[in-house]
Amino acid sequence: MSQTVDRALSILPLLAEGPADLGQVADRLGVHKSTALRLLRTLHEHGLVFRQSDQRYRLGARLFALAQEAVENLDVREIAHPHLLALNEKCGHTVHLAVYEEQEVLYIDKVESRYPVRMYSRIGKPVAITVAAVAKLLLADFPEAERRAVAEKLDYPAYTSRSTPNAAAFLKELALVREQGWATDLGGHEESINCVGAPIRGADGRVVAAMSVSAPNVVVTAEELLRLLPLVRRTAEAISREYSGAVPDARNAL
Amino acid sequence: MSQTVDRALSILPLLAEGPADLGQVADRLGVHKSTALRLLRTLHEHGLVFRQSDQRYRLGARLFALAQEAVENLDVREIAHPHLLALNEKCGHTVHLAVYEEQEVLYIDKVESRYPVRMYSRIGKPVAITVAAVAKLLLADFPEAERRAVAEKLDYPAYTSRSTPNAAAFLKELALVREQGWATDLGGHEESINCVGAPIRGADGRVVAAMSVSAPNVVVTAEELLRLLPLVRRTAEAISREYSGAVPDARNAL
DNA sequence: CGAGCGCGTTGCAGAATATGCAACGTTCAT
DNA sequence: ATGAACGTTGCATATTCTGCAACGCGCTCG
Repeated sequence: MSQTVDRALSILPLLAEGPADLGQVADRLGVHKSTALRLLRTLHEHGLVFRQSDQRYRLGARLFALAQEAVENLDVREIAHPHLLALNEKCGHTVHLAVYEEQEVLYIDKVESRYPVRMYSRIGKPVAITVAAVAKLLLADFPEAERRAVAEKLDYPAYTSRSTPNAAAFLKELALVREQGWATDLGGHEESINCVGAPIRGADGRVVAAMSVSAPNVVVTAEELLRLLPLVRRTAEAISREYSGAVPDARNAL
Repeated sequence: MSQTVDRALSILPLLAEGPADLGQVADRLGVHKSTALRLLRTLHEHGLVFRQSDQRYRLGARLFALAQEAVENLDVREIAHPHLLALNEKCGHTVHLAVYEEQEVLYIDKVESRYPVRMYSRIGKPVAITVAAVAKLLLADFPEAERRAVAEKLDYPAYTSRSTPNAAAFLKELALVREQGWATDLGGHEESINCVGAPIRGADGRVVAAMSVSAPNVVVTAEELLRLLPLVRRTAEAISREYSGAVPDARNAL
């Protein structure tokens, strides 16, 4: 829509391929050298482009700073909330959103079940980290060494007979979760409550949050709850997409 | 230099602070809404800006993709080389550049000593990982858990009486290196050779490479070599700056 | 239920802005 | 020393962007 800006922005992917000098930029843009120079200057003033010692242009630090700042100021909860509401509309059960922070997994959002029987949980409250589906999802994304380190430091309270008993079992479960891309908690925290969860990923593919649907046995059986898995995963993926900033569509030169 | 582009680019840091709607963007830019709309559209076409479900604008995925691609296509060696040459000019000793890759530390560049007595090393050759200054610098930047995991898997050959003897000593040394921001190897690999090294960091502060100056005892004593430390560190910092894409200068609106 | 408000969007005419040209200055290699 | 390659500048032209005003849409409030 705006030719000048369009041209200027076209320089960025071009430089992402590697450093280039003025002539190369001008050629690939199909404009006069002087035009390319002025565009590069403007990009330079904004720090998006940088001139290395051999005079060639490169993408600059501000680009990274921007990306970083944007990520920091991103609020998963804000983005996820409407999706969680929609999911709750469809299935009626309690929906949770959780993140990992300072050795803990915390609920940061919750949509209450529309059934009379509700489960106990509170936003801001640490999750039972060894059994909760959301905790497994968040920890499963850690690099192997950290996973081991964390698993060994944890306590393994026997909430129920199905709670994760020890570090070895936990690590095995994490490996499974990591591979399949979703997690469950079948009566591991409270005998009568089951959960299915899926991860929410950032633009770099790393897990930034996890969501789950929970319901007591008296409302739906574990099998029925598992049937919601595709829906849960699709919701998580929708949130991931929006959180990451959508898909980059086909680029057309010039 | 180019008003239109200037305005368009000014939108980016603005959105980095958090999502904003058309009116807010127009206000903060000091332009008419229709102008802001067209600029945002152009940014949108390039994927730098994204429209979330509540209609507000946010920084888009392409920004992250660009930053990532730029990093991948960055060649530390290419950027570092002139600096290494300059350092060699000043001190005359052998200068090394190394990176960590696949469980190994590899020399990727070297400027030979101008003294007749040279040390043996070859570009592409794995470094003695438990003793070399560059190896310590690279590993010291790892998160604690990974550091432990790596340290425990290593062998600790006794090249000399001053070689790192075991994992515990190595981890202690890494902690020191991490804190002080530089490293040495005083006769740990070959009895008569000393090194001082400093880390090269990317825009995010993480260590991407390490450089060192090495010299045999017969040319300079360890004390004399250590006197070069400030010079080595300054060189490493200069490379870091250029590798990161320079400093973002003060922003002036409009 | 209807009016009013806020917000995003479009077409248009005027004017500011970007463009290409040609010429100059430097640096580097021959 | 000479030439080529590259980045850089001033300027006149016209292309491109801008602001305005009006429209459409969805919401809220009366």
